Amino acid sequence: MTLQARPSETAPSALIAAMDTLATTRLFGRDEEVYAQGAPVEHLYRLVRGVVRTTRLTADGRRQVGDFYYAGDLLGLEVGPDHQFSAEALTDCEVQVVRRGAVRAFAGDAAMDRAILEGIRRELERAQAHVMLLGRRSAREKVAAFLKSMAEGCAGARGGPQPVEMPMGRQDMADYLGLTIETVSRMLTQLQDEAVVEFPAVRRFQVKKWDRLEALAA
Amino acid sequence: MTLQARPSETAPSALIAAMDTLATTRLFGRDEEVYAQGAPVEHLYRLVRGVVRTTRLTADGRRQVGDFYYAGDLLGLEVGPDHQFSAEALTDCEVQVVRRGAVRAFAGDAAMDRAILEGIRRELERAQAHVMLLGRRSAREKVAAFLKSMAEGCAGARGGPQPVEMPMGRQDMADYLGLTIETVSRMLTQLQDEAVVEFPAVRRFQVKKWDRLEALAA
DNA sequence: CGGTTAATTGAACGCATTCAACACGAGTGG
DNA sequence: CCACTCGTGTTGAATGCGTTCAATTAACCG
Repeated sequence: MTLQARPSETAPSALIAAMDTLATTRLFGRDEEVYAQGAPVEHLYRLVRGVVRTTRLTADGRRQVGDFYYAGDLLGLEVGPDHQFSAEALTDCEVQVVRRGAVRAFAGDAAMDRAILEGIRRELERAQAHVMLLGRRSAREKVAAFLKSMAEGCAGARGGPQPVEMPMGRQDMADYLGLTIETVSRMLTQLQDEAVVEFPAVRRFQVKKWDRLEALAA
Repeated sequence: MTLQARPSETAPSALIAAMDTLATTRLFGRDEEVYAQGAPVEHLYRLVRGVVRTTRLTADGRRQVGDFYYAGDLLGLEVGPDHQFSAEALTDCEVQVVRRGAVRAFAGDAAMDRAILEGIRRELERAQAHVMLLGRRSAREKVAAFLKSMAEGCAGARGGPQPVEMPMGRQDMADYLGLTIETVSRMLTQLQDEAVVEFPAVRRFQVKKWDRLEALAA
């Protein structure tokens, strides 16, 4: 019953070593902000414990969730001089924080570049998968794909009877998938009625028919 | 009346130099494939002339356009071992092609890493913008945002009376925006009826009310 | 227990899609 | 030059999916 969604995506070891030495560990409570949208990009963050979401607010108040981050993930790897997204703790979090310049001086420019490259690479993978998810899928498929990725991330949930924990609420799911909470809720009950998944609690589920789920998530 | 959408996004100079020396130039006709979805990532491409689109086909035949690339852009900067998207020439194209290993040997690993980093960085920017576009926008807003980005890319179309050329057809627009061609068409005529833009030809337009367009693209 | 927030469910609406017909333009051959 | 065709784009009408608004239920916490 771990909250680790992607099993063992460890950052490059040189960077980890540098961060373990240089970084200060900070704790964030639920819904606390790790960094703000629009703030200058100065630090590098590594999530040690807990779950973080990145969100972006448009001028007219609509919210888009960028992604969810789990223990081991690197945060704050954005491209421009300012953060395009803000990062907020979904659960209580433990985060290593370090100035970019510090780790650069410690680990060397080349190692730093390689580490950043690796991190950005993963960001790109996420973003591209997100585009595919948002582009041409029905609400049903979006929700199914979301559940599938949650279940895949949870180590050993594939065949085992252990349930998958969802750290995020319905609103976060909706804002990630580009849907309303009502639609998300309807699709979840629909999938449950068809016995594809089962929810013993609001934020805990178990995949019952993996093949059906995969077919839906396409 | 250039087809260059992003004005002067030149790749890192070290890489350009390497490619000018090492790359072989290839020509692609309209709708020819530069590389295929699923093919191993072996080469690096630089678009010298023309326009390229990247597309991804899902198992059930739905198509998502990843992005459009213009002269000066780097192509084939994908993350995994295989191409997630295929790249096709939208117009007749001139492309520099080089094996990744060759440029690595020529320019050095560090320079290569930095160049790749810069390229992936831009890919990430595009993908993130694409997510925002697909997530929580109406058809009207999507189309407006698309026209806006086209117009911004076309050098000096801002105030000038010169029209913007659109190299892609309606189907490509639709598959980029996650809409149907009919909806795209309807939104275009709608925007034209409101005199926000004007289409003297199917693939040529002029922005008439820039403030209205920007407000819509939000 | 109440009090509060989050999630579900219902009904009506509206936006985008679907299916179909039509218009337009470019290219070709009579 | 016109007729014909084919591909592409536009327009219309009807359907349906997801939203919106509203009410209800469930979960959480004092």
